[in-house]
Amino acid sequence: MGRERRAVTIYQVAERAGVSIATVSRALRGSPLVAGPTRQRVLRVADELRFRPSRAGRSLAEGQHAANGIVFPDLSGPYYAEVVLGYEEVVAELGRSVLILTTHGRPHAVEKVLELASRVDGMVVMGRTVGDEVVARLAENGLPVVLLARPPIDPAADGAADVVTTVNTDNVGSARVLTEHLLGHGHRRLVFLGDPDESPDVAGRHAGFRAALGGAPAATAPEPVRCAFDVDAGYAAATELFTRDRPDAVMCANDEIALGALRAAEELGVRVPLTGWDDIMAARYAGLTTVRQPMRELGALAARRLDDLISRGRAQPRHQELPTTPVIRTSCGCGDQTRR
Amino acid sequence: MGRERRAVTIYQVAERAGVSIATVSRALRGSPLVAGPTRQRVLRVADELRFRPSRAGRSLAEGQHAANGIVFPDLSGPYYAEVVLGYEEVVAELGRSVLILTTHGRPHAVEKVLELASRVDGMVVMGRTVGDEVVARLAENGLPVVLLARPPIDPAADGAADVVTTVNTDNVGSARVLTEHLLGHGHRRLVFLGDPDESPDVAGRHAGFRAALGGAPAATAPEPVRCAFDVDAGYAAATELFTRDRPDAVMCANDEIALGALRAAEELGVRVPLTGWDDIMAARYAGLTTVRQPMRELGALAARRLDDLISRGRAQPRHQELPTTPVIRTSCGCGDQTRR
DNA sequence: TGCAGTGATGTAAGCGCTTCCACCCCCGAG
DNA sequence: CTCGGGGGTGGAAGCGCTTACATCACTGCA
Repeated sequence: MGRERRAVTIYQVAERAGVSIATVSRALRGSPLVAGPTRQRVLRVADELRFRPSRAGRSLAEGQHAANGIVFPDLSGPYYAEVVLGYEEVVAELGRSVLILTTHGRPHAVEKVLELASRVDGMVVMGRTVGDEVVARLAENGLPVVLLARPPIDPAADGAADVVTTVNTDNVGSARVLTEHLLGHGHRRLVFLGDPDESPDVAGRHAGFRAALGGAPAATAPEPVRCAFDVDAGYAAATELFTRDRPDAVMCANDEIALGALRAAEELGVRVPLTGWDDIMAARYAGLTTVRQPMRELGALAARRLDDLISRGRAQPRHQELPTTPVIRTSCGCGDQTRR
Repeated sequence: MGRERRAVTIYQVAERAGVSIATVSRALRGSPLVAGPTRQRVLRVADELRFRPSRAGRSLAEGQHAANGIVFPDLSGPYYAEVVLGYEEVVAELGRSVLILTTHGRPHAVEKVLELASRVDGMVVMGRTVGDEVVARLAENGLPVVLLARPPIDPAADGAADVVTTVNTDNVGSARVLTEHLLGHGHRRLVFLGDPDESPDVAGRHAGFRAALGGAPAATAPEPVRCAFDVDAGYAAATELFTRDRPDAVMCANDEIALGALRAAEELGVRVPLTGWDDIMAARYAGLTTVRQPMRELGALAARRLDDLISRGRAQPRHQELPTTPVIRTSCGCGDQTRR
């Protein structure tokens, strides 16, 4: 049987249709310089032969890939998944393919990002993945880059100015609002649970937290208690914290940490008001007060800005910040009436 | 300043190093046919020039992409995200890139899948995305395909036999176990909430459900109540169901549906034992009895089988089924002692 | 001293496509 | 009746790489 079936090329279509490959190419891409009957014939033959143009050939000839990349640290937890989803949707709509790269904190990330760069016309780079020097290098080579959930890179960097753009959510402002909410409950000794050095997002949240505390007279905030992003890390850090100290309230860097802290408090039999961030699905069931971010929109927006960069050479708003909305449930100390 | 920076090619490296492009190519890919000093020089120059080989050129010359694709219906909810994560990890480890394609139930999915096919050396196609005829067409062209969470295609299909493989979890068996658990509680009138026609996974779960009921004398199962996969759909369907009828217990096609049904029961003030599927994070907080699937492993396994297909021409086990584990919490009617 | 063998390098032929440019034919205007 | 012009088509030159094959300079052995 027909094993060893070689892919059909434009040459075979041309031959069978009795025209040159130039004409086939033109007919296929809808050029107006092809006579009606010729076009018909070529199209019919291409269909009969199930011809599909080679992507590599096309990319090489055109000098572009019709593909975009996205680099993120992880996909567990809904945050990144939603962002990627929003991104993919828009990019696909624009007729381009999507390449993904997860760094997992892998050490070889830089090499992989560079490799990715050679396959795409532009890419989105999220926080907690690779350093600014890598981004700068991409920009130097003229590759359009959108930074997502991370601050702009040094604009002094060579030609980076018009080739890298940022999209973020308002971490600082929301953290301030949330902190003020906590202060409004009368809490004064607040601790921040999460590592501001781990990600730009967390850094922003911590900054807003401190800013709000700065405006409150008697409020105090010890050093942040650093911990990783998962439930277990939150549980461990909170257990340690609560046995050593008893803050009035705890602001957690994200929902997973908060969920872990909630469990720690429950097991220790103490009641500590706390808040999360992201509004993951489990947050509702745990009654977690948190902050909802427009994750999907974030991804979609990044895709749009990247498209600006790729096809128009520059992006509309160079830096964009999306608003977030606090979701008040019960974990912050609000009565059960707000639950659900 | 240096705008209009053309990408540096192998020719420039060759020229600057005083050798031919063949030698540069060899040096770069570590061929043993290059003298030590020459190699050093080429490598140094390539580094100075920040040379990165053009992927399109390489792909065209080598006749392969060093990239794999994956097609899935969605990314919201942890299920697909975890699968993709496991997949990406393994594929990246194998030194290949990952292209993703979400169908969203888009009508143009077929065209997009074909387009994807022209960019990869093989791909994973999940359930609920495109029909078997599309898979068959890919197989006909000799493209390695791994079917994930969907049954094998008709093996009679031309040359598909050695080029498509499947990876699944044991839906039927687990559904039977779970159903027997429900029967063990004394429940007799059971209804299945979810649409067996919507996805092969659900079909399997429903089949196991019916099989278990078939072995129980007095048990009855009305027609399944069909509904989509999200919380709201589950809520709506369950509300309708519970006001019209009062089954002894409900088996939901996945956790989201179960979560919606749980809310419906709560709001109606009725107590209906029910179960979910997937063990998403929120399930723990809702006390949902469910089934845990090794999602990440599923993705990883698919990646391995695909690699078998691509580099060895055939996959180890042609069809593979991963075990799942029931997670008994309280929603099924078990006492609170198992809660956590 | 000569020659086969070997290692290092260069030459050039693709890979499959797009597109510039040349070409040809046919039409209408002078 | 001739000739300029334009639409339709083919020829061919790349795009940047890999690799089979040719080439060349040595080495070591007869």
